[in-house]
Amino acid sequence: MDLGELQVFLTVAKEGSFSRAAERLYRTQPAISLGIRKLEDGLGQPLFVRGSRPVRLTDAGVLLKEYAERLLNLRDEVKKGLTELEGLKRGELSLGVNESSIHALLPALAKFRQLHPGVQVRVHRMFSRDIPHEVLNYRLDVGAISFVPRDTQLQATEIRKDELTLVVPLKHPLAKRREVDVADLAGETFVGHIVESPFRRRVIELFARNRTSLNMPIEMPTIESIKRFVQMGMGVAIVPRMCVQWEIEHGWMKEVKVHQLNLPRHVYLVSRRGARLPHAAAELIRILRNGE
Amino acid sequence: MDLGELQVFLTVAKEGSFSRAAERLYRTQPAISLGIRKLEDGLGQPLFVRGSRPVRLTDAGVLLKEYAERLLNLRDEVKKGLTELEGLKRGELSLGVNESSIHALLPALAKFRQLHPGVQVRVHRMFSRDIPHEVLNYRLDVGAISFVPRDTQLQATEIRKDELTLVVPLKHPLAKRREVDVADLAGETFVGHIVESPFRRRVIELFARNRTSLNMPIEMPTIESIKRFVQMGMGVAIVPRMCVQWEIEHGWMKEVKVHQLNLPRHVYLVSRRGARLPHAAAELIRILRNGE
DNA sequence: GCTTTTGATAATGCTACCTTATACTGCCCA
DNA sequence: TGGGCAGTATAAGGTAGCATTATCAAAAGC
Repeated sequence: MDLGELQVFLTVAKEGSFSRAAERLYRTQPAISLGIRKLEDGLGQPLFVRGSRPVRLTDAGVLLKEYAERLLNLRDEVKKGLTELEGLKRGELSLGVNESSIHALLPALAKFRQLHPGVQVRVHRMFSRDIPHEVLNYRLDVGAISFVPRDTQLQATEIRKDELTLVVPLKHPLAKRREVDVADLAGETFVGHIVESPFRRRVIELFARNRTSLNMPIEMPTIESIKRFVQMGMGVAIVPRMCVQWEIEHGWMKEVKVHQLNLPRHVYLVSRRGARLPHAAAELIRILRNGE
Repeated sequence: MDLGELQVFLTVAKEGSFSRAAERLYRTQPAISLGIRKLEDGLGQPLFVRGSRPVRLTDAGVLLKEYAERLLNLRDEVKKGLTELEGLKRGELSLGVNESSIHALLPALAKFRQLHPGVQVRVHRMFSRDIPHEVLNYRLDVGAISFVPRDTQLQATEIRKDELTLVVPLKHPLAKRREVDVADLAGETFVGHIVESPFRRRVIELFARNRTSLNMPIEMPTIESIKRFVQMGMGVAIVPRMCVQWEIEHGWMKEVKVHQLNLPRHVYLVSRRGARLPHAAAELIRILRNGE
């Protein structure tokens, strides 16, 4: 019993005739006869009462007819579902992001939602160091991190250039300055990020190189809390610019250029190299690359 | 996409390997590769990510897997259903009976219910004259009537011998007699059956032959109502014995033998000649024939 | 009763699928 | 980093099954 035979069976049942079923299926009448015979042999029971017009279903035939319809409908549903998947009318997309890189993704995600509202999008906040692993293990489709992963099975695409920058409260003395020198920051209270990272290390190096003491009496777990602290006038901070773009544009805090501060910090999208990505993931990457 | 291919697909998905799927399906590995390839070509999308161990499903593969399971389960359900039908664990049986012949069927129906409780039995009360037609048109599986139908496409089996008999109320003067003559019935009030039938005609002839007047001032639509009238002492009646067997045995009315009354009236089961009957109908006929 | 319609059967050819044999690819390990 | 291994892809060939044409048999319609 396969779906082809069931299709023949159903057509005969609906047409009430072997010959007419043959016409509708663009085959010859003996092909239909043999097909039905094969089905009947396979099921061990006759399905049609021959010799009456129109041919009539046996009780086994009646039962099979219901199931045949369900089976063929289910087959059509699969095909429809797969076509939808291809056209991104449905599907799933799971992303892993660290705290800062989500900002680089937001415009693309907005665009994606607009283009493909049927796709279920899940953005997981996680630590940068775990993201490559999760991508490799297929728990994430793509990840956004600020370093190029070592693993050769992963590929990384730069999706945003960014850099670290200094932000100060609005009423801070430095807020009036366009540009300052590292040495000018000697007495400042810095709100730091407690997470160990190459950028943290490079900031410390920068101060050391300039023989300026770095006063960082408080370390916070999230950039969100660092920003809040700065806004509250509790100190200044060096953070990725894209994390504070919104606040700066709205005049909620002030960015001050530091002469020696040149720490680019790009965002990369990582995905499995070579592997065929889910349609939705491929589409997101396309949107990010095209910048539309 | 047919069920065989889906079976291969599901096995690969579950085993996570083409080679192992081949073993489980008792085929060679290339057969599996080609089968999957054919599926993928048919659907227009890859289903597996090769080159990773275990092989991994694409998003299309994930979608197909769910449907494949449903489809194969549905196929198994059909087979189970057909087997049950064959074993009469399920099925349907529709009977047409006239008012009197239901009595001939009751024991067999009781037996049938006992043997095959899963079968849905429907007994339709209808006029004898319509039953052959309904059987021919497949609206009934079998019918019970008291004449052999003319149509050669129908076959009839005698399932019960019966005859017409006289019943009288318990307190009726005739109730004490074992046997009476037609002439003894001259003054009696007869409760008749209003339905035109050969038996009604033959009763009238019997009285005419014996030059006895038949006094039938009331004609009822059902035998049930005739019996009730007789029990109420409103008159006597000539009815099929099997319709009053129960009442006679329980002493609710009295049967009196009439010397000249010899009107056999057998019950026949009619069904479509040659046509394969539904399993349940064939089984009922078997029970009736064997008398078990 | 004859024609027409319809399904079954037989013979034949082709296609599709399975097998064996072999090549390729990624992964592990020295 | 290159060789071995496990696993999949590819190629070639054989066979079974399915479709076709041709014909028969039976039932329905005139």
